[in-house]
This record gives sequence, structure tokens and C-alpha cells, in this order.
Amino acid sequence: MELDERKMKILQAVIKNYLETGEPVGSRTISKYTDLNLSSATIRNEMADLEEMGYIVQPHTSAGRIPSDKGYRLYVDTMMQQMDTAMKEKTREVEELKDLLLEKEEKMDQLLKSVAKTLAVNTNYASMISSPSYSGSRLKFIQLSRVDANQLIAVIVLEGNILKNSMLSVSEGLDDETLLKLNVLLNTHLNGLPIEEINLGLVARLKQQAGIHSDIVGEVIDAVAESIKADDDLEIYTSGANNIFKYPELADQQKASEIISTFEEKQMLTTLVQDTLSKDNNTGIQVYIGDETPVSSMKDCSVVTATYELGEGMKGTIGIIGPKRMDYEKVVGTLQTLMKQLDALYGKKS
Amino acid sequence: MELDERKMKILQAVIKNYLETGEPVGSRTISKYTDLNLSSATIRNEMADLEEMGYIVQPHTSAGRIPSDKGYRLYVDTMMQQMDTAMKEKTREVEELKDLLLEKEEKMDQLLKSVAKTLAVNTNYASMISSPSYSGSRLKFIQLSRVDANQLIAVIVLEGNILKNSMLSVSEGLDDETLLKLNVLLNTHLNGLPIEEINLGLVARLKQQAGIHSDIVGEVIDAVAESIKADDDLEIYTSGANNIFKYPELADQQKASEIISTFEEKQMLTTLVQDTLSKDNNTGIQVYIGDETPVSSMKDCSVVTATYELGEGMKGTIGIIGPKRMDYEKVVGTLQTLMKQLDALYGKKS
DNA sequence: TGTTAGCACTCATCCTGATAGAGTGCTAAC
DNA sequence: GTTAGCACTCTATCAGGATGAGTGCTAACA
Repeated sequence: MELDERKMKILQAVIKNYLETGEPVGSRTISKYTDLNLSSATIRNEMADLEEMGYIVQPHTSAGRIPSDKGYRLYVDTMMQQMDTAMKEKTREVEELKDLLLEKEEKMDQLLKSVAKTLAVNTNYASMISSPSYSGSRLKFIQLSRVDANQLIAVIVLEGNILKNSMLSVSEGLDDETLLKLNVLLNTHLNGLPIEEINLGLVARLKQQAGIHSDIVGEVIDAVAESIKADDDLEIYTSGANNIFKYPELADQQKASEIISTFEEKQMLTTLVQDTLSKDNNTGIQVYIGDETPVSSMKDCSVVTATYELGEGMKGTIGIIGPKRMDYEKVVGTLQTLMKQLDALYGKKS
Repeated sequence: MELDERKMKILQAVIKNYLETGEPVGSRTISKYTDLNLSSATIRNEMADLEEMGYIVQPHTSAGRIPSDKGYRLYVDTMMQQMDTAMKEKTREVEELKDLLLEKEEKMDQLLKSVAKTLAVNTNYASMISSPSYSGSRLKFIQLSRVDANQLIAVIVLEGNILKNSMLSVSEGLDDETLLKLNVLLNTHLNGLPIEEINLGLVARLKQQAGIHSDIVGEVIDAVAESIKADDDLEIYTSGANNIFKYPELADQQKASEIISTFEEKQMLTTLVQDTLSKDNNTGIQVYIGDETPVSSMKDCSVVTATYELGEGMKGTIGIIGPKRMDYEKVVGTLQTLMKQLDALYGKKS
């Protein structure tokens, strides 16, 4: 069967109406849309076809139709195309985001939290945002200091002034001279290197150069390398989880409980981040509808994610989670604007 | 009217039964309790009295009784007394907590997260835990290093190896010598001091001693003092928020939504932490029933909090949030055991 | 051949009234 | 002081009926 223009128009009308009301939409409702002057009977025939093609479904025999995942997918795809070509400038609604970002808050986590919150409040959906991953970022500065007889701290600064530090326990004391030597060694060899290039081979070479005290020094170098690599500190901030209660189709105990605990655990959300980063398409925006999402507990939701980039290689993910009947247009628009502003502020080279 | 022993027994029976079932309990149910051989009619009379005294209430005319907040309060108070005297050794149930703690995980936040989670899973209630506040903790080590021409980082180590660091932007470059001098100055004057003693007077004295470069040096000292004081990093970890769905009286949308968002925001929970710390009684355990809680969104819940102490002055708060009909005995017992184990591990002086 | 009007049919929702059952309060008897 | 008994109240539950939204099908129409 052919999906001709008229069927397309009817499908659009069904979806649009359903997005607004959340109720199954019937043939009479559609026939009252002015721009296609057709009786409800004709619409009914077309709708039967659309159902056969899998774009809409009937919750029960005598109810109207609601869009299926396939229907949403078609709708979103065409919408994204239109937005691509006409690249809307819907900046107004997210003005406050701009203000927020302009403050350039010193604390990254504060900033991310407020972005998440603003998004949640603005859209009335749940939101999440991951801290940027440092992969690709370069080492800028490293310093070991002694705290105790047997304890050192390593302070590591990455490009973009990301601070990491960690406590190292060493089995044997180090004298000042060795410590100084180690600092020089580490800085001369590691500075400017992207962190993923700090691998076993390099560490081995370093150890060799360190000379005499190779056992204790090796221990320290290992620990430093370890703490540089440790990327388990992918923080995820969430906000507005309780917004899901605004949508009856998600608000029943079973579903709400699942979604809430996914939000609280955060563990599961990392798969979403990873998936988004791996699939980075040209627009940077990704829409998951229902079962398409990699997080199974969100199979009744739609998720819109975007990749942001601060400086070079520091990528993170923003996500909006809502019901399948979310206002895709607004959400995608909001995210696009946000991306643009982040880029403007943190100067992405492009 | 007198609250004699029989009334007391009946009240206990009502509460115990209600804790188990969550349903209003009637006179016949109580009369079947073996140890007081009374007919339902007698119980009814007594229950009428108890209602008049405010310990129990009737949801509607022909329903059984449920405990009022006042009733719960009496119950909890007598329970706490008994536990105090007989100090139960219910260690078994929390064995895994012990294992968990014994690993002495290097990362504080990881530890706190897993404690919260274990508590939530064990009790089937929601749990929260605050990171210890450093007030009273002493400064152990401080170091300034130059990263850029105009940027320094300050690494601050507190007793208990708490690390803090912050980026300082200075308007004017500092030469190595000045930096070294500053480091020496800061360490000699600040080490060993409890952080709340680092006040304006002390800072002024430091600045004076710093001599010539007093403007730029003063700037640095101010920034360092600021970042030491900054105690806005009271982290709160939560777990098991979705457990509230297990209790019908909390699971309706209105209430669930409120509680969930309180958990997500975390802001509100700090009042709970503060209140607990301020009211520290001798047992260290605090029970808030219904309206007694300082967090208004939890007026339909009960909250049990405990203060833990790692080393000296590093106090934090653990909280269990559940329905009013929570199993107080188990919760209090679990918290007590946990406290004991934390004390044993982190050697509280007492 | 595509479109429309009409009609019978289905199904969820809402309201109603009846019933059962849990539990109480009161009274009178023990 | 305790208990048995009874009338009463109130909720929860269920069935039945009405309602209305919406469909699919058929026959007529352009």
C-alpha cells in the first residue's frame, strides 16, 4: 500500500491531536480539521489503512487511534528534516538558559545541575545531563606532594582546568629529592599528552627512566597512571523526575517506580550516554522512541538526547525524558538552542 | 483519664497490628490476642477511651482504629527506653554492612553510596546519608601550585585525609620564590588549626606577615581562606526512593511526587541533617513522626535519623524515611548496629 | 472509482442501587 | 467491671443499565 500525501496528512493530524490531548483520536475529530474536507467515513477508511500499515493502533475496538512507535518515528524523522532545512530560531523560550550560562559559574557541577533543572522546569519533562568525559583531553599539569610519611597526593590538571586528585599510599617513605625528581619526570613526559595515550608502554618507559628506586617509584607511577585513567567519575545529574507524574500514561505505580529508580541509580543512564556518544549523527540530536531506547526501563517513554562539546574532546550528553507523546518540536528546538549557546560560550572550533 | 497498664497493652496491640497490616484494626482482632482475655466489647470501651485521649483515631465511623501521631510517639518512646536498657544485639541482619565497611573503600563517596543502598535494600524504606561535615576538623596540609601564568591551584588536606582543592585566578603572575614563601607561610600558620578558627583576624595577620607583595598575596590568601571555609559541599546521597511505592498510603501521585522531588532536590534534606545534628541526644538516634519532621513534604512519613562520627568532629547524618507505620524496632536496631560498627572502624574516642 | 450517509454493533465509562460485611456504640444482664 | 446482644453506620463491591464515542460495513451517489 502507498503512503500518499493524504494519508500522511491524516497521520500528522492524528499525532498532533494525540500529543495535545493524550486521548485516542477518532475519525470525526480529524474530519473537522479544516484543511482536508473529508467526511468521517472517508477518514475511517484511511485510518484503517494506516492501522494496517502499522502507523497507528487502536487501544480497543471502539476507541479512536493512537500513534504506534513506527508512527512517531515517521513523524519525528520528517520533523527533523524540516528543522534542518529551516533551522528555526526559537531562542526566546530559553533566554534564561543563556543568562545562566553567561555567569560562567566556576563550579562545573553547579552549572550542570542548574542546566538540568532549567531544562526540566522549561519542558515539564525529566532531564539528565552528564559531566563531560575527558577522553581526548590533554594533561596540563601534575604534581605530587607529601602529606604524611606514607601518603602522597597527586593533583592532576587537565585541559579546561579539570581537576582530579587522589591519595596514594606508599609502602616506603620518599625523600624530598626523589619527590622532586618524580615531579619533573612526570611533568616533562606527560604534559600535553591526551590521556588515552598514557598506556602501559609509556608507563614502562617512565619507570625505566626513573632509575634506581624503581620499585617504589614504579609504585607511584602506576598509581598516578591509574588515577589519571580512572574515568569512572562520569557524573550524571538529573532533575524533574517527578514531572512524569504529569502524564497519566506514565504515572501508574509500576512504571513510575521503574523510571524513578532508574533516575536515582543513575547507573543505567550511563548506557544512554554511551549510546548517544557512539551514534553521534550530524545534527547532534538523537531521538529514541519507546523500545528504541537502550534503557529498558524507559520503554514507555521517549528520550531526546544531545551531545554537547566544551572545548576539544570534552563531550557530554544532555537528555530529556518524557512520554512518547512529548512535544518533540519544542524539545528538539530547546536542545538545539542550548547547544548553540554552549558552543558560542565555550568556543567549539568548527 | 488514666493510661493504665491494660490500656497501654491494647494500644500496643493496635499499633503492632497496624504496623503489620496497614489496615484499621478492630476490637475483635485485639480480643483474639491471647494474653489479655477480654471480649471485644470491653476492648471497644477501652478503645473509645484511648481515642478520647488522642492515641488512636477512626478513619470513619464504622472502621477500626489506627494510631495517631501521638500514639506512635508514645510507642516509639517506650520502645527506645527498652532498647536502651536491654541494648539488643541484633547484629545478624546487617552483617553485610559490616563486610562492606571492612573493605574501607578508599573513596568516601562510594562508601556512602553503598551504605545508603544497603540500608534501603535491607529495610525496604528510602534512605539518605550526608557526607560528614568538616567543622572541627583540622587542617593537615596545604599547597599552592602554579598551573598557568595567572592560575593557581590550592590543594587542601584535612584530618582524615579529606581533600579539597580549588582553582584560583590571580590578576598578576607570581614568581617561584613568592610561591614558595607563600606555601611555607600558609603551612606554618595554618597547619593543625581547626578550620573554624581560620577567621578574618587570622587572615589579616597572615597578610601582614606576607610583607611586600601584600596586594597580590592578600588576594591569594583570601581565596584560600574562602575555599577552606566553603562548606557548601555537603553532599547527600539517597537510595531506594522508589520503596515508597510499596506502601499504599504514600503511593498516590500527590504524595509520591512530593516525596520524590524532595529526594531529588536534596536541598530540603539538608534541613533534616541540620536539625538532627543540632538535637543530638545521648542515643544519637532521632525519630520524627509525621508533622514532627522539619521537612514539610514528609509530613505523612516517619523519619529516623542517626548521627555518625568518623574521627573527631566529622559528623554526618543517616536517615531512613518510610511510612508512619514503619518497623521502628528494626530500623532503630539497624541504625544502632551500623553506628557501632562505624565507631569500631573509625575509632571514636569514647 | 472515490466519497459519503446511514446503520448496526462494540466497548469503555459512568451511574445507580442493592448487598455484604466489618465494626461501632449502647443497653441490659451477669 | 465485664459481657452478650442488637441496632446502626459506613465502606466496598458487584451487577445492571444507560450513555456515548467510535468503528466497520453496505449501499447509494457523483
